[in-house]
Amino acid sequence: MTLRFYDSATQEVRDFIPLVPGQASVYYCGATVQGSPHVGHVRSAIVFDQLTRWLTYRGFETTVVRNVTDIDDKILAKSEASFEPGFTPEGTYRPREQWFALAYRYEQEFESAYETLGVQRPTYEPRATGHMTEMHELIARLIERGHAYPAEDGSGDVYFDVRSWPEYGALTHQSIDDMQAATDADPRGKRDPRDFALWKGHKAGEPETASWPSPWGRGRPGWHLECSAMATKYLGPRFDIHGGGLDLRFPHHENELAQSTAAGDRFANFWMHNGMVTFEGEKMSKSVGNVISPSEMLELASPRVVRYYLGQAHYRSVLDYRPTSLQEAAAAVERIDGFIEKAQLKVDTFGETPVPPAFAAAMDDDLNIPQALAVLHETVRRGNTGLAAGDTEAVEEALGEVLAMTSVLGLDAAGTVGVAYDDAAHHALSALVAAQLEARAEARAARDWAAADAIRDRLSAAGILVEDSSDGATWSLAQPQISTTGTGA
RNA sequence: GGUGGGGUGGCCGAGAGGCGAGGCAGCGGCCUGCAAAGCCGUAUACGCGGGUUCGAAUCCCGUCCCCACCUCCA
Repeated sequence: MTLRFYDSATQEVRDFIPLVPGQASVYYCGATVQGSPHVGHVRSAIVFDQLTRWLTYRGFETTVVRNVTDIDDKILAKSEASFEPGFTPEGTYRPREQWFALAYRYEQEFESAYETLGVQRPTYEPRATGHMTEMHELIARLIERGHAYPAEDGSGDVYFDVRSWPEYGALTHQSIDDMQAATDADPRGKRDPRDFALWKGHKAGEPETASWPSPWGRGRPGWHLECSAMATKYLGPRFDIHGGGLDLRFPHHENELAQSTAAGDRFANFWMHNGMVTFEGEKMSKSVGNVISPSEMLELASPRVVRYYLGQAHYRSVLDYRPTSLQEAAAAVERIDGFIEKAQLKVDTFGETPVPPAFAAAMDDDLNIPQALAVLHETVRRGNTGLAAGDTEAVEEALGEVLAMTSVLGLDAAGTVGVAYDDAAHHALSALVAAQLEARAEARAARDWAAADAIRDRLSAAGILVEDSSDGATWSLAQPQISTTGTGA
C-alpha cells in the first residue's frame, strides 16, 4: 500500500513518492511567537506530529523542521507598547519587556503546550533571528535574477517583484489581477502593491537589537523569507512536504513558493494544509474574542483527552469546538483507557504488535484519522468481548493492537495511562484502598449489602471509582468533571 | 469581485454509485445483590428541486445556505 496525501498545490490526492527512497523531509510552519498559543496552533502541531509518526511508522527516516519566527512587526509593536507610560499589563502581556524577551517567553509557552500534548520534538527547530546570512544570500540571488529590488524610496526595504514571476499565484490558483487590493496597502517604494518585503529597513525608534547589517543597509527580515531560507538550509533546495495551517496558504506559503522557486530552488513537493479550529462555527480569532488556549482546555480535561479531541477530525476538516466537545472526547478516551487498564491486569504484552491492516490503510489514505479511530474502537470492543469471555488470547492480541494504535496516534505520549502508578503517594493510596476493598469483599460475601455499599460510597466520595468484575473489584481515580460552562462567551 | 472548502441521524464525524464507519447521547436487553464498566440489539441520516441509472448521500443540471483565504493569522 502506498501512502497518499492531498497536495494543496495540485489539489489532488497523490501517491507519496519521496525524493530519496526511504527518507522523508518535512517542513512545517511553527509559531510566530508574538503571543500565547491558542488551540489552532496546537491542532496544527498535532496534525503534523501525526503525519511524522505515521511516516516513521511506515519506515521512513524522517527529518522534520519546524520554524520559530521570533522577529516580526507584532513582536516589536507589543514590546514597544509595553514600555509606554500608561501600559497596563493585561492577559499575558508584561510591562517593559524587550522584544527578544517577549518572543522567547512565548516560544517557551508554545514548547510547553507541545510537550504536554505529546507533540514530538522536530528534528530541528531553527529560529529566524539565527539565519540572517542565509536570508541575505536568498535575497541576493533574487536580485541577481531580477526578481527582487531595493526600494526606490530610500527606506532600505527590499521587495520581491511579483510581476517578474509569472508563476506567482500558482499555489493558491489566483492571478495577481484578480486579487482584491488590500485596504491598508501602503505602496511605499513598491512597484506593485502585491510586492512583499524581503527585507525591512531599520526605522528610527525601532530598537537597535532588532536590526542586522545587510548589503542593503541595517534592517530585519520580512515575514516569509525565513521559512524559505531555513527549509532550504536544512532540507535542501527540494524536499518532500511543506505543511502549515490553511490560513498560511496565502500569502505566506504563496510567497515562500514564489521567492524560493524564483531563486532557482524546486522547494516543496507536497503542500499539506490543516483546517482551522472554529468556536461554535466561527474561526477563532482574537478580535472576535472566541479563542480558547491550550491551557484553558487543559484545565477542563487531561492532556490525553485534549490530544484526542484536537487530533480526532480529519486534518483537512474544520474542527468545531463546542462546550460539550471535550466531554465527548473524554468518554471515548475513557473507553479506550478502560480497556487498556483492564487488559493489562490480565495479560502482558511483549514486543511490538503491528497496527491492524485496516488502521494502516486508513492512515495511508491521506491520514484518514476518523476511519483509523473507528478501527481503534472496534479493536477495543473486540478486546472487551475477550475480557468478558476470559479469552486471554483475544485480549492479548487486542491490547497489543490498541497500544500500537494509540502510540502511532501520539495518545500514549500525552498523559500515559496510570501515570501516577509508580509514585509513593500512589503506593500508599493503593494499600489503603486495597484494605477497603477487602472489607467490602467480606461484606459482600456475607451479603451485607449496606456495609458493602457504604464502603463503595465512601471511596466514591473521595474520587475513587470501584468496579466489580468476575474476579474481584478494581478501582481507579475518577476523571475530573468537565465543565461545560466557563469558556468563550 | 477572485480562489478554495462545506451542508450526513439528537450531537460530533468518516464515506463518495449497490451490504447504514466510528464515537457521544437515547432506548431495549444481557450481566450484576445494586451500581459502574462491558457486551448485544436498536435510526424512514445524507440542504432543496429536477435528471441520469436496475440502483445516488455518492454522478449531472439548477438552486439555497454556511465557512475560510485574498490584510497579521496554525
